[in-house]
Amino acid sequence: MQKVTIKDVAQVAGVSTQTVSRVINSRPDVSPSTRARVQQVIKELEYSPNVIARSLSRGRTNTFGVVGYGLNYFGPSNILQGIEKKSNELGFSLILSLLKDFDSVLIDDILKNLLSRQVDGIIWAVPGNDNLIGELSEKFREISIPVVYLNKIQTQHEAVVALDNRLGGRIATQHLLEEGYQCIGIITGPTDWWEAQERESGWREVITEAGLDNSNQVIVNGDWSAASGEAGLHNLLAKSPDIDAVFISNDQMALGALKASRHLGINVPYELGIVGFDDIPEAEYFYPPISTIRQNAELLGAMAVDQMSNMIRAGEDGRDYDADIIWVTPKLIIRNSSLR
Amino acid sequence: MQKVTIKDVAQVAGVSTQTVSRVINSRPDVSPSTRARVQQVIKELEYSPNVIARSLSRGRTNTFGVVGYGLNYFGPSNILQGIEKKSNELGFSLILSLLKDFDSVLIDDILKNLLSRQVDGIIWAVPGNDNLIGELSEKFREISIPVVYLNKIQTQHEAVVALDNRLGGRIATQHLLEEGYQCIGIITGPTDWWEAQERESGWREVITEAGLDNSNQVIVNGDWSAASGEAGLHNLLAKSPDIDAVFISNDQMALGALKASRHLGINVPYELGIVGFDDIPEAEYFYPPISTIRQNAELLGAMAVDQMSNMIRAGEDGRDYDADIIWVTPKLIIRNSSLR
DNA sequence: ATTGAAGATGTTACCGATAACGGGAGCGAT
DNA sequence: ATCGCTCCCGTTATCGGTAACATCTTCAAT
Repeated sequence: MQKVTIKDVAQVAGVSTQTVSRVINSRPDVSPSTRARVQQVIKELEYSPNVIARSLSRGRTNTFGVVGYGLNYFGPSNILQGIEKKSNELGFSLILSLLKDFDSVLIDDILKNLLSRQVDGIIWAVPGNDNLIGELSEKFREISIPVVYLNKIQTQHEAVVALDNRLGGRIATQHLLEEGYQCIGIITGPTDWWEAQERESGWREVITEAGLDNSNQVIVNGDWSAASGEAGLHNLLAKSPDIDAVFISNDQMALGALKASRHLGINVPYELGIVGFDDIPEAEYFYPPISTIRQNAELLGAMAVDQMSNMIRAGEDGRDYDADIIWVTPKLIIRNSSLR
Repeated sequence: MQKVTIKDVAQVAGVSTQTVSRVINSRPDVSPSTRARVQQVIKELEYSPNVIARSLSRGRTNTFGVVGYGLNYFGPSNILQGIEKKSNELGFSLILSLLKDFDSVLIDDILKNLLSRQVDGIIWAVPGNDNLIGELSEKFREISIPVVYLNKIQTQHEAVVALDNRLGGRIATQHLLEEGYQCIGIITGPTDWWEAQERESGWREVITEAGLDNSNQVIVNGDWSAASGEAGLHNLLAKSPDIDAVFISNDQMALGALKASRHLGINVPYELGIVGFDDIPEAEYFYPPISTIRQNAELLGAMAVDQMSNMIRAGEDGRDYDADIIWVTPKLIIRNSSLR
């Protein structure tokens, strides 16, 4: 246990606890000599304030609750890293909870726990999912602390930080078009994921603008896994043999599709152009290296924390903060899989 | 803020706060009728205890501090998932801190923060690194709460949960031997990483037992990255052209090596056998799919929590817990890259 | 000399819970 | 009837800080 308390310091320094408290919090109204003496004692006793006690009396914990999902994926784990780094810089600690599925009972438990731990704000770093979206806003309605969401559709006037997935889908598809591919299909993510929907929308917009086929004939749904990408490409080509390019909603599925194309004896990029999404570190080493849409996941996390911090400050000052959605722009990375 | 406190409940129910406290903590000495009434009020007011206040008075926070590193890698992020899941089951929350490098000042800050937040224990989920190992035990010596380490060499009598990396290296190499490869090199991880050292030791043991060449001629050091694996294989073959198999210390580097072998026109597995380490989800989809050593990272995390929980319980009962190292066994996954 | 403001410090109450202790009611045993 | 035990519940102190207010100097301004 942590033995030395503010009382010990006060006693040794011959002052009141309040004065010690003032020194700790570097408030102005302490004489230089007293301050120095107290600081000396603090150092000698190796005193460090009990944050729990401070939280109780201040009514602020300097803690964010972070709810995450799918840390084994590249995006989410990097977002978390971004969140942690920025929070740390701003002096906040993180209480981490992970969702294993989209079970609503569990979510209630998590939120209740975070609230009873008096976190100053909640960062909802769970990918947008249709099964969640409805009840989510309901659950959060009564929560009186700031909440920032990551990569979620903005239904109310919430604070959201999101990658512009639609734009990502657009530039991926645009690129394939510019490279001269004529019939561009898509392997999507799970249809109930917002990110998958948006990426598909981007693709659809460009395809439609170009007057190409955007029917279900050229669309296949995956589940983010490489296996589904492999199966997906087989299905896609079975449905539409004249497809000469695919926009694939993430790099893992693209990897699966590469395997399928090898199996089918289809040359990438000459017979089939491929663009993935995420730019996982391995993407550069696939065979062939794949073009993809890079998302700066760390930045996403950092911006979420920034926004949270603004909301908290606003709340303290009694101002109100007009939360809104902030878009992060993805970037096209061109490698061999789309260059013929 | 959370408005309703134990006092509100007490007042509405017409009892003392102590009685409410008894109900909350389901202690026996409350009459059934009173208990029911209090519970009713709790439900009506949607009361939920302030965990911060409880922590202060109980002297226990039901919180673990977790120090992690490299979440963008497969192993660490899965370990964290295992830790979170198990902790959650046991009713503990997690305060997460991430190391960005092995800077010792930062580590001090992190530990100080965790301690001042009165965590009940610290899980050190940072890969073992020679630069750390010395001062680490020094830093932790004075810490009076339980600490469990993951994947670290056991220098004192600490509680450690570790993958048997040496065994992993052994079975990988053994497998290559059994497949008839004659000259087996290695691409190691960074030499100051414990895991890299252990994997190399396993390889060395088997190679030596078989009477094969274990000199520096067949050893190249990588840094875990695919790029270093690619460069590594080039170097290795330049040094020892007659190498016909490589044990590569992780799958990313193996991926890089696959690229190099394609570049050199070397057929894997016929001319060159490859076994990686980790079994990242993509490994199955590499070209060719690689044999690798699977580590159950989630289990590692869960076992760390288990051990932590045991230590805490022991501490409460005044017993002392003889901490020791617990080994988790890796498993060989055979795919095409090592089958000729 | 008086007033007032600023500076430096201490006192008291309180944050929301729990531990420790106290005490009344009910009841069987002596 | 008294003792002693169990059951049930309340009172008080405390956890380690901080906010709010009070007090006492000191010193410049009137």
